Amino acid sequence: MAFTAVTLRDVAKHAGVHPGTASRALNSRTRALVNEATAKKVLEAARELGYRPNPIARGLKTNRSETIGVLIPDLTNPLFPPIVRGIEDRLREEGYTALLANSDNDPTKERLLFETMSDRQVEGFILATADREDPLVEDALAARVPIVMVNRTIETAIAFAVVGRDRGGSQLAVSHLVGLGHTRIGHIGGPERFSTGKARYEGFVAAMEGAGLEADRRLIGFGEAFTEDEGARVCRELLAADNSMTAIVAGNDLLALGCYDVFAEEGLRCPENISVIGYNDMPFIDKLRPPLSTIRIPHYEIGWNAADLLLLRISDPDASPRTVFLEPELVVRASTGPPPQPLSGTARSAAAGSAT
Amino acid sequence: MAFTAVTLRDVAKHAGVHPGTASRALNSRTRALVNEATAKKVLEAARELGYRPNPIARGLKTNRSETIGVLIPDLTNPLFPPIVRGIEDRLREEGYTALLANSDNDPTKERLLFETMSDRQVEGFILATADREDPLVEDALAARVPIVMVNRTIETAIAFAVVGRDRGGSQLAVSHLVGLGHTRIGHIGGPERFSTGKARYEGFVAAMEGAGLEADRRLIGFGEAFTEDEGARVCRELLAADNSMTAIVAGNDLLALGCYDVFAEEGLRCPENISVIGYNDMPFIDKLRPPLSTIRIPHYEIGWNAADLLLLRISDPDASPRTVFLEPELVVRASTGPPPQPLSGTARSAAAGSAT
DNA sequence: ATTGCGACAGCAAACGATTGCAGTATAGGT
DNA sequence: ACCTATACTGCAATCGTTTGCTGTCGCAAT
Repeated sequence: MAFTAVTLRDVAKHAGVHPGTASRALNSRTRALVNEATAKKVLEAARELGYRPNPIARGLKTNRSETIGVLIPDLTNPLFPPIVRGIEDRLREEGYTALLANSDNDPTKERLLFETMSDRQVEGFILATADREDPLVEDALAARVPIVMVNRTIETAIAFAVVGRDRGGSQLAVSHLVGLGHTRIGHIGGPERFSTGKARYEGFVAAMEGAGLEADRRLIGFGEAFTEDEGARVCRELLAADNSMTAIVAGNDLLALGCYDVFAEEGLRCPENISVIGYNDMPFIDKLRPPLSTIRIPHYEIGWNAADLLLLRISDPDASPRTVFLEPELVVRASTGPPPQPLSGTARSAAAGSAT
Repeated sequence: MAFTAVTLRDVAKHAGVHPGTASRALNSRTRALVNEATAKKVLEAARELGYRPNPIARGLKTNRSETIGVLIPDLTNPLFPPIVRGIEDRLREEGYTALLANSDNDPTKERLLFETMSDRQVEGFILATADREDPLVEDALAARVPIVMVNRTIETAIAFAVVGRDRGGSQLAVSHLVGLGHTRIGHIGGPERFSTGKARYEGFVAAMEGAGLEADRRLIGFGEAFTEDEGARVCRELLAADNSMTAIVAGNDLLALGCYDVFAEEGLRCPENISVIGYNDMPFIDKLRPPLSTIRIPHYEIGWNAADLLLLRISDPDASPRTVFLEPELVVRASTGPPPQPLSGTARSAAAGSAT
């Protein structure tokens, strides 16, 4: 196992040429500058000695590191692994590797990580951490550091980003519910400071209006985070505010999961008494009781495309910023069904009655 | 935002000293070599200019990169994110960062990644990819490259590793089932080429014998991978081989999930007709239908300790290899219950009968 | 025969730090 | 007053590559 200790000098010596020449021969971009025969000789020597260039040394001279920084809120959130996987796969195709770190949505930590990575000469960043207004992103943009955002994006500037078409996704969810016969539909939105939270909310409102339905403010709430707990909290509020609601579109799957908990508390059966649809289609969400209807986002592709875009941006500093939208897809499972018939006493009203 | 371009020379000049002196002043290990007053001056200058050392340049000279390589089979497997998180958290405490890559359990790819990372001067590796006999690990050991294994370990050498106490975990599972009254207990093991697969299997056999029960070979099968599909396949085999089985201990949660699918096919109710217990307690497994009983491994801690150990190994090349075992914990949920009463016709035998 | 040019290849200076060695100045001992 | 030990600090090499510049050689054109 060649844990390389063979340097460029070694192969140069072995090939009987100057290290500079060897360098040029080895680098495809400069190979033309050296005689074909000598180039062959060098390549041969390199192969023979098992030469592998030292990227650190190269980086020192060239300011390139062939690594890029990936900042995500929390790897432990099932949303991110596929994205990271996509990033990594695309990156490796070009010989790049990823430096990964978790920010826990803490701006201070985020900035620190960003700087640490900058120090390490990463050539660019993929950020899954952007707020709609995000000073870090703006600073990076101003400094012309290559970045592309994934999943979320900013609104205060135009930049590279790869995101799902969130408004469209909400519309999918609403149409599905409307098609089932629901009219009193609530929304549990994610934090409005994230583009995902806001866009899905806006999509919800637009779709409701498009369907000639009222987007009742009392039936709309926002979680302070994309968590199960927040989903439960808001769900309770919505239920308390108006008992005519028969369906909920949640800003993401975790929020929807919180609804499940509340339904259980309240003795509500899903989907018989109330429907809920999530967003993301995270792994294993199909195994739940009941399997969650949701909007699928192509996470792996998001990651892959983000890396692709970043690579482009790195090789062409003048590439014009673009945000690519990936299409969401409706996944119907068992958490959504027709609304309860109001005529006969439903379990819902029975449950409400028994609570009185 | 200081995207550092200020070098050691700059701060030296600003402080009116030689770069060498500045270097010594800045480095806590060598600070004693320089006059306290000048040191202060240098520190001051550095702070003022916002100096941040260039780790690449440093690394070139010192052969240290403050980064370590993390090789996992597939980040998308929910087992790994918490481990990686633990690794990263511990690493960052010491200013290290992690280079992450997925091997997909492909030895060729694994080796390639290993070499790429070596080239990048990583100071050590954390491997979640070890087979019980693993040439890559052996080579690395022979070359005295610092490595520590997580989750799985090798058997052909003694090395640093952090794993769950797998045999003990299986015993927990078996005791639980025996306590419930089961006697005909089957086992769906993971691949025997992984230490986890083997140890859990051995723990199963030992526990059965310890309980005075027969570990019937017909009730034992092995998946070729830790996947739901393999779980289903083996589950079908076991069911076909002997219809007296009332409980299954699965080598991991995914394998157990496969059982769920087969139960559904066969019209078996869990836990009324048959119990199953998983291993790992992966995220969201508690949301399943029914919530899966399982053995919890402290994944985050495994990662954290692995990083800790690696850091130790790096700072002290003569540290003696050790494998630290973390204790598993029984998590009882709803997939395990008492065995069906053989007296009255159970759904199980009814189902079997109707199939005849 | 001289000049000019093209094609290589070598030289050496970077890149930004670290570090062994040597030099200088001060203090302290006799 | 001289010598030596001590305490710094500066010098310069070095880590492994890359790359602008210079030099050499052969060949063709005049």
